Amino acid sequence: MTKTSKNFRNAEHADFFDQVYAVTKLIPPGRVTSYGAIAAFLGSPQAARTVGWAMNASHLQSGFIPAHRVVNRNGLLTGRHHFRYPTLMQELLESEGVIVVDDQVRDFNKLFWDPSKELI
DNA sequence: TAGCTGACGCCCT
DNA sequence: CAGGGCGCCAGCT
Repeated sequence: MTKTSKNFRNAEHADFFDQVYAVTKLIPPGRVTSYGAIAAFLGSPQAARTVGWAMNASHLQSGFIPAHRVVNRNGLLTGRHHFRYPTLMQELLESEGVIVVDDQVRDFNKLFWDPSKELI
């Protein structure tokens, strides 16, 4: 009410962050998606950035949020510096069978999991 | 209180 | 083809 429209912040609708976390939890192991894809699924295509911000705070959540399965639209591990240590994101992905070369997910198009298409 | 700044992505020069 | 601007939501100064 000060600036941005926080009007959807009511009991019926969960916070944008909560919705982001809910979707992120649904990403199957060994698959990846993008910040933008999650934002688009939630109806705010331009809020991709905010999804990244949510991931930044994901470790504060009670449950486990597989933030490592969210990369940028080119399959780049842009968020790796925000893990406990920089290579952890890649290690987590590789533990699920995802190959990462030069901070880039191999076969990104094949492994891409689009909530807008998978979550019907 | 107002403004800045992100783990982004699209559009415009 | 590359570089810059802007929207989006939330938190920090």
